Amino acid sequence: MAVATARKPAVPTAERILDVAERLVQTRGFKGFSYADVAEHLGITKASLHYHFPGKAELGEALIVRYSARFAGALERIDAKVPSAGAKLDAYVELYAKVLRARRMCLCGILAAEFETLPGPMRDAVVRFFDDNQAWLATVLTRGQADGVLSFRGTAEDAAQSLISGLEGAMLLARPYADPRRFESAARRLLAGVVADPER
Amino acid sequence: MAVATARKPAVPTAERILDVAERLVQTRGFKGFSYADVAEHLGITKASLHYHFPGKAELGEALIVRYSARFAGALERIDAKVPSAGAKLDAYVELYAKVLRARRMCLCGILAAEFETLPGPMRDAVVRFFDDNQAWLATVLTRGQADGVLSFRGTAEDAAQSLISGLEGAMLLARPYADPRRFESAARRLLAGVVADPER
DNA sequence: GTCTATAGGCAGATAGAC
DNA sequence: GTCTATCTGCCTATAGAC
Repeated sequence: MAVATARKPAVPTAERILDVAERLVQTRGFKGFSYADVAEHLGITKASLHYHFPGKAELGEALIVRYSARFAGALERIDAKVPSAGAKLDAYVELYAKVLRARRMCLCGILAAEFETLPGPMRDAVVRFFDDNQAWLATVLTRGQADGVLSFRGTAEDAAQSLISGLEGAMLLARPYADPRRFESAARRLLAGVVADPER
Repeated sequence: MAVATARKPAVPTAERILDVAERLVQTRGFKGFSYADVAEHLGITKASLHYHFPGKAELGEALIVRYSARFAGALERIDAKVPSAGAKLDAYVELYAKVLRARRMCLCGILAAEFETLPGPMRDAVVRFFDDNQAWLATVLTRGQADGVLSFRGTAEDAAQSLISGLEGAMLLARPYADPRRFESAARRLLAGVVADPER
């Protein structure tokens, strides 16, 4: 129970570290930020960071785990609130668009580009993120197809993969052009590719 | 005219440096390789590299310029040899597939992920690469549409952007899974999205 | 939990001999 | 053109006081 005089720091240090590191990775990549960067932004020392996360590899893994959990939560909320398959896909795309509007790349998308240089545990966590997304999308696509509101060729898993890679690619290229419309335009086209044609 | 006894080194040192650096960037990213890496692979010293390319920024720019020129040459050859718009698109996708089969990412795709940390001249060169690709694709799409073999909604420029980002995203995600089929499957779906439906 | 201080390594880069 | 030698800076990481 919350007491009136209770005052824990609004956000624990470990979380604040993750917040700053997450932003830096999403904008500059995993090799593009340092403990010194994070420390400076938080007004603490590098040594303190090592207390919360022993090494950069552990910090990186924690970033992906938290990001994936937050994403999974968002997908659950979509499932709970949005009934139709088409609207679920719209909401899914909006998750990406929101990241891009913050001028960030998808965390796991940018880490996919650096995949070769990542520590093993980080690699595994990145792949899990995409597997989870694919599974969720495949379910939505399958139900949408059964309901007749969605239409696509091949397996739902296949179509889900294409959607994810299409969205990640659209984010990747939107940033150099600093133009979110580049993403939105590509996203609309991707969605149009799985929506059942009403003229048929 | 070539003389029988003439023997320049088969490949000039600067080219060999670019060859090694290109492979390293395409697999590990621009921040993922060092002058020491390149020097070791070539059996020369770091200092020698600085003779050919004063700094990493100049080396990086030279990489993109050469890569773009080679790509432009490939597009010219496609234009010269391949008549139909559909086959041109197939040949275009094959350019990407070939890179991926060498277990590399598109040079400018991986640099797009690192865009924020790149020197200005490298950024400009990356954007030019994508602009050139978009222009070529838009021309192919426009002619294909006029000929009735291709069909897509919106502008050709828009569709070209979507194709490029779709292909880049498919490469990006194929590598963590070490599975070229992931790329091929997504590429087929992208092409199917612009091919005129014969049933219409 | 946070600090100061520092270790140890590797990065990009330069000077100057050959 | 290539070398040796060296510089400077930043990186990750640790020891140990408070």
